[in-house]
Amino acid sequence: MEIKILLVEDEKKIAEALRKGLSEQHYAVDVAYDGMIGKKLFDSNTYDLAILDINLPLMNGYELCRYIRNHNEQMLVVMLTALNTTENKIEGFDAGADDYIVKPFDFQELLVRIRALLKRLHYPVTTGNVLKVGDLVMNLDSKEVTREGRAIPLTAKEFQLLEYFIRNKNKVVSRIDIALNVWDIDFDTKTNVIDVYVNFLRKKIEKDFSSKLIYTQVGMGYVLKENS
Amino acid sequence: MEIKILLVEDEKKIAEALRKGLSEQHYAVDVAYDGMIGKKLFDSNTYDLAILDINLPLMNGYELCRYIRNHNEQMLVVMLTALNTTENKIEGFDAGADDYIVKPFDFQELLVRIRALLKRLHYPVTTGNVLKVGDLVMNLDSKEVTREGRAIPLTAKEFQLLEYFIRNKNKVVSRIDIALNVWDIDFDTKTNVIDVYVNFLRKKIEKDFSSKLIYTQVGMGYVLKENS
DNA sequence: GATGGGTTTTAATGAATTTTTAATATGTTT
DNA sequence: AAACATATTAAAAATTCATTAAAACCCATC
Repeated sequence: MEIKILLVEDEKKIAEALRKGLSEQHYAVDVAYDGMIGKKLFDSNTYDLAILDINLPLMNGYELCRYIRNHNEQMLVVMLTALNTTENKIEGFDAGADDYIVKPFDFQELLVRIRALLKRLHYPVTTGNVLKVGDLVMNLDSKEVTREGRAIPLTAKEFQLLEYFIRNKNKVVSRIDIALNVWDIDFDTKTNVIDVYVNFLRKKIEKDFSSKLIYTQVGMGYVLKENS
Repeated sequence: MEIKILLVEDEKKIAEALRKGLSEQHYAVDVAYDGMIGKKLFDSNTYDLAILDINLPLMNGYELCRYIRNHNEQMLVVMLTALNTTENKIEGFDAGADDYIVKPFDFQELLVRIRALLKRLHYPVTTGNVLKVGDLVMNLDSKEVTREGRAIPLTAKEFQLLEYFIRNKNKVVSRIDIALNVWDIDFDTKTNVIDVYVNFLRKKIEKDFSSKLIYTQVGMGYVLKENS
């Protein structure tokens, strides 16, 4: 996947040096020499990241940054400027910038900062504690479960049971284990809740998917595992 | 819960100043004075972000950063150091850091850089003393709440409850969590104040607006989030 | 110290959802 | 095939939730 960068810088020498350096890193770079052209390019293309000088003709970097941010929350913005006061930096971040680099800077530093930002952009935004088994993802904070990226709504008990299975993946858990840990009851042979709930879970997390997850070990219990 | 920060800094004066400043911004801060304690705290807690000095006793900041990154790719890491060469910065980013700030630095700059990073993880954005979730804006100083720019008057308890929801955006909070953190009571099953107040809030912040904010997870609690 | 307006809490209702039971069907082991 | 274990289904029971109204509380003002 090609990463597209919009570079807006009016000092042609710097612009050209950056364009060359970034191209060598296999980024696809479009260059604008003033803010209005930068805005036009932004309007008519899809970029992953923008590098903006602040002192630009026609439309300054702060304004352009704000414009970009208002139209695209995802896109990364790096401010690149000689203005080195805390006020300037705060104004830059307030305008929605993701990083602020002061000239003169080392090109290598720009590169690693860009990489650090892109890394975050490509990580899916799963805040918090997640448990994973293959393509099954359980978010313990939002209580959301997905498989192959598709959301699977679970009730409280279903969620608890699946969590117990995941935490004991590849281990056969008996009905007594499950009763004790998920239902907080001494196993009472008269009930078959556990069987029923395993059935509920299977319908939700296996039925419309290609592979099995919960296997029955007759006489022993159940085990959740990835393959065969 | 709130946003949790792990601060590892051996110069006690700096550490204390940072801890104080960050706490005032409603971040929950744990402080370690050497790398090994930092590692132990990381192992036994869940943090959203780490601020690491590089020259640390027992285990330096690069090593700790690498350790954190190997065990948690989500967590944000900010390096904070007097080492101001490009080589140092590159080493920091290579170790998995998300930002690298050179001492002496302005505390305000650290704050805006932290905010810029948290924004990417879809945490509620705090600009100064303002919390934002989508078009909902809560000013902690003036105690004013607006949605789509329209003012929404809230009572003290309603405000506290909404603040708790916003600080726990995308996280399902149980009634026990809410009781403990907003009402300061051990949850007493006989009361349904929380349900009533959720109802109050919904009437004020959702009724006349296009999208829902507070969702019920039956048997688990409530969650405030932007979409579906 | 009483009064009154707003805030907070309790209590009660019905509706919605989840959990459990129970009965029947299917499968497994000896 | 018999005996036992598990799967499936539907309906009953239990729980949880939304909503409303009224009671209790708080606090500023008279």
